[in-house]
Parts: sequence; structure tokens; C-alpha cells
Amino acid sequence: MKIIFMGTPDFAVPSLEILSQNYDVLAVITQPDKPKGRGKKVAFSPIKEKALQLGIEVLQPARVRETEFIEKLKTYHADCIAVTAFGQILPEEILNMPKYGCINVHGSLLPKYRGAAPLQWSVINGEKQTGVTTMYMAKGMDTGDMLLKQSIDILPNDTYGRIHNKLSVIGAELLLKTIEGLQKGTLQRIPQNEQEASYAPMITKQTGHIDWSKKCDEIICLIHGLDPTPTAYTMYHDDMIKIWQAEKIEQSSGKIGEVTAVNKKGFVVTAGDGSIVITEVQAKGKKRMSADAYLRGHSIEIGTILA
RNA sequence: CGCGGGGUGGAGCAGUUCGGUAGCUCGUCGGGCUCAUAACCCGAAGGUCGUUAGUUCAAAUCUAGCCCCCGCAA
Repeated sequence: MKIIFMGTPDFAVPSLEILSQNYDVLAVITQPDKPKGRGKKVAFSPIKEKALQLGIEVLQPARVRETEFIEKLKTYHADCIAVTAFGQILPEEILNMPKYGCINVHGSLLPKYRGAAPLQWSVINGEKQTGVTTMYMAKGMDTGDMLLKQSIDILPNDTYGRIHNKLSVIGAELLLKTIEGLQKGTLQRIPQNEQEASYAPMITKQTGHIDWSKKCDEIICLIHGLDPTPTAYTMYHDDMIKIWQAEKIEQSSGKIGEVTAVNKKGFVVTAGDGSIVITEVQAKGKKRMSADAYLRGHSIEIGTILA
């Protein structure tokens, strides 16, 4: 089985690793290098780093739909194209190219959470379960027929980061199983039930802006779902302050977003249906620290309204 | 050369503008008070002030370079 792999972020790295250990990976397609981070330094995608380390050829087309790239892709005569979080839409010409098709690893239990950020939204929405699904790629966004599915529980304190790490590994294993199954012809195509489909849009900084009028549980899920990035935040006076950890507590409440008490655990804020104690924060320019530590060098007046 | 904040005892901060005895809150250790305590009181230990060089009688503080951390933007 000759495979071409497409992927970009960390999530895809285990997939590439496991394929390269079991099959002949002809080439790796990933997004072009871009200036990133503080300086303006050009950074390779995690997949490019891994591919270089494995000694696999790397292609970085700005647009995969360009004929020049498609022609190039044909020359590999791959049996299968495996895609994990690549970041570009594949044109039909590519989808129809390999004998065994284009297989995608998606971080949700399809048809729920189609789209860009299934892991985050699963946690933000307080789902009890999530998982990965492998499927044949189709024209629509994550609408193709499904092949294998593996679910995991989302535990009360699970964060996006934790789920990400678990699912990237599970996804890789499932991808391997899927390709083995394709080879043996033991898999069945399972069409997605459109009625149950939902969409998980891209996460932006704005997504993390805490709305204190929401319920405690919703706010805490938001914090978990955006940990470690981009992180939920609130406005304290005119500054953004990231919220890393918070707990629901029994406490008399005040106005929405009002800091009603400050104690050793952190600061107590009034939410829509109760109070939350913020226990770990990060002010701009600072590292994340316990609210207790923050309070030692800064002061927060009781009655301050967070927004 | 994208914009910006910061590196001071174990933690978080002040002090740097206008160089000259290392400060605050907390933690730690010892003692006291108390039925008791995360409370209170007394005492102690612990810092080459990121690093290198320079200016100076004197540098955490001024100058130049370097290392590291972080926020924004991408």
C-alpha cells in the first residue's frame, strides 16, 4: 500500500508516524511555511518537522487545486491518500485519484461536530462523549461516508488539550485500522444521517470572551474547551485577563460579573445561576499563576465588575 | 528588523524617572496565645537584584551587548 499523507498541525503527527511505520508513505503534503510567533520567524508545520525527521518528501502547495500540483500528485500513483487536519479543501479530481480513495480522520463522532473545531466545541458544549471517525472524503465539509468510529468519555476536568492528545493518538490508531480494513475489504461505508448533523465552526479569540450571565457550568466548560489555546478570558478594567481554572461554588451572589469576595482560593465572581471562584489566571505579559499568587502582588477590589 | 510587558530571597509584587543602608504581601523554620485554627502575636533563616562589559567614590537603579519568559498581532 503506497500512501500519500496530508496534514498540518500537531493533531496529525501521530497519524503520520503510525502510517510511516506500517506503510510506504510516498510524500507528505502540508501547508506552506508561514511567518509565525513573536519575531516574524518562518515556522514549519509540525507535520513538516516530522516528515523531515522521517526523511519523507514534503510538498507545500499554496492551493492543492492548482493543476500543477494535481499533475505532480498523479505521478506518485498512490493507492490511498490519508488526511488528518490538513486545512485545505480537496477538489474532486484529487478525491477520485487514488484506488482506495481519500480517507479522513475527523475529531468527532460524526455526523455531529463537522467542521474546523470539533474537539473544542465538544468540550465547550459539555458533551459527555466524543471520539474520532474515519471516513471517505466527499465534496461537502466532513460529509463523506463513515468507516470506523471510536469514542471516549469526556471527564469532568478534561480540557481541549487533554482531549486533543488522546484523540490524536486514537485517531492515528483508527486510521491504521481503517487502511488495513480497506485493504482486506472488510469495511462498510456508513452514510451519515443528515438529521443528526451539526457544525463546529472555527474558534476565534472572541470565542473565549466569557459571558458572565451564562450558567456556571457553561462558563467552566468554555474555560476547559479553550485550554490551552486560545484560553477563555474576561476584561478586568481595560485589560484582558485569561482564566485558566475556575470552580463552581456555593456563595451568595451579586451583580453579573461582580467580584463578591476574595479569598485564599481566588476571587469569587457572580455568574448567571450562581458563583464561580477563579483559581488560576494570567494577566497580559505574565505567566499563568494561581489566583492566590496573583493576589499577593496585585489587588482586586470587591465590587469590581468583570466583563 | 511586526507591536508591547517582564526577569529583585521559595511564590507574587514595589523600588529604577531624580544612582548611595534590599522593601511589601505570602510561604518556610522556631516560639507564644488559644478548646482550636487557614486566625492573631513575637522572632529567625533565605537575595552575587537574568547575564556580560562599561561609566562612577558608589549601580537593582545610568550606557551597550547577550540570554530567557510572557501578552498582542500574524
